[in-house]
Amino acid sequence: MLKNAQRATATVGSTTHERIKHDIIFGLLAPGAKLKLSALKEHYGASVSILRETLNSLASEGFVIAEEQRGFFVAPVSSEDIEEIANLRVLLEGHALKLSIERGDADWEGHLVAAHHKLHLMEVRMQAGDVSIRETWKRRDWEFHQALIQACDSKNLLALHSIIFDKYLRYQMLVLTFRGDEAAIEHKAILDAALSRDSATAQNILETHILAGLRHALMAF
Amino acid sequence: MLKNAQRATATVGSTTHERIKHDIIFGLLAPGAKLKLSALKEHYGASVSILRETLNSLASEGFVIAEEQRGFFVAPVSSEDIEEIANLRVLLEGHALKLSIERGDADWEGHLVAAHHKLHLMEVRMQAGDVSIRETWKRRDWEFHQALIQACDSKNLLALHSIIFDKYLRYQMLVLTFRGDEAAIEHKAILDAALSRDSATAQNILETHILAGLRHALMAF
DNA sequence: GATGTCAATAATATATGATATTTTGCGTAA
DNA sequence: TTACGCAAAATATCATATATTATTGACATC
Repeated sequence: MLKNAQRATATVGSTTHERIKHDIIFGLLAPGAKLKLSALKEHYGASVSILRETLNSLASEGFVIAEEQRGFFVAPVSSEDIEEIANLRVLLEGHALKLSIERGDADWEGHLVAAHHKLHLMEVRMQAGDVSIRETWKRRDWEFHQALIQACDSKNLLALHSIIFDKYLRYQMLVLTFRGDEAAIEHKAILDAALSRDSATAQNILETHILAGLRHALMAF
Repeated sequence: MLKNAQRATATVGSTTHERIKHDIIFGLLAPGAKLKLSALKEHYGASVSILRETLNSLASEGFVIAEEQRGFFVAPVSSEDIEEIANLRVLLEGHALKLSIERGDADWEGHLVAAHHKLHLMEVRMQAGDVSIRETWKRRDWEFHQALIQACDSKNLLALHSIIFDKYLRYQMLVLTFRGDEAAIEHKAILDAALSRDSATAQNILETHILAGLRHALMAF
């Protein structure tokens, strides 16, 4: 029988970390907002110790600003910041994509087409106007882009990319934008280029894809 | 009169964070070592709360590994890891260097030549066999590379680079390597290329510089 | 000898209360 | 309005207490 197959990483600390990070990315905690320990304590049901651990972690990742003696704040947003984030995403994801295309095996291709398929299901529903699945859609988007670069063979690169991607995602959620078919078409084009091992084309479309999202977000700023 | 002009960021938390990070980078805390809270408490004279905050932060930066329910460990080292780090440094620092060269003004040039001069003083002493200033030398090296990319105009890029650079530095300190004149010559060449706004050349030499350091470190592994 | 069980021990995870500082808000005086 | 000063609020830090979890070593079984 199963022992503790996949232990559900259920410490209060990690749970709280994920929840607060999620709430920042999805805008439930407004940019610049003061993160008062007492308020968080009540809302998340964790002790001050845990909250301070969490907030310090998130500060290292850049989702929270820790000002000495003054406490914690949700990281502010700005058009300069999103431009930096978008450009960093182009750099990191583009580089990782190239490596991944060069190194990916059959398993990688399999996961990739699967991820794209699941993403596409959501895109169709979004295009049909069903916004109730927005969060799922974004997760599928995240998973697709993740699948693209999974074979880059650099844990460090994947780790940096993950942080940058989440920051980019936050801006997308803040402006509540949906680029309709465009993004879907770009996703498909990237997939095709990746499968035909055309890393230059894949990189180009990816850059277009990211920068188009940037322009879209900037319009709403 | 001066109020608290530059408040010396003297919270126990930030101090401890810096000290532990330093001790990891400079090898005083061995790779893979268990970081027992009680031992750290005694050594650094901070409470468990502070230490856990610190270790969680450092885990986010990747200098510490936090295993749920099992505690904290100094991040292990491996030849794969240093290769990843070196390649990431090429990517990030190269990109930042290009931007910086395109955007830097007279102030940037000024700080750059100053940083190089101070670095060179240390290089001369190292070449003369005075290893007592190794840590200062490395700090000057850090400051020079920092000065090179300072005008890249992207806080996010500088933040990521800083983490990667420190990880690279850790490997250099672990293998206690000194490449003699070579590195000094490369530094000078990068400086010259930067000042003459030749970003392509500067990037090339930088890549050579970093990868040579990588090879040197790998030999000692 | 290898393996498995189980209690004792050690260490971590979490919460809470206490204290020292610092920041912030606000009312008052210049 | 600006400046000053004090009270309230919040943070930073520590010590301690409890619950969980992990590790270890003795002991039994195969």
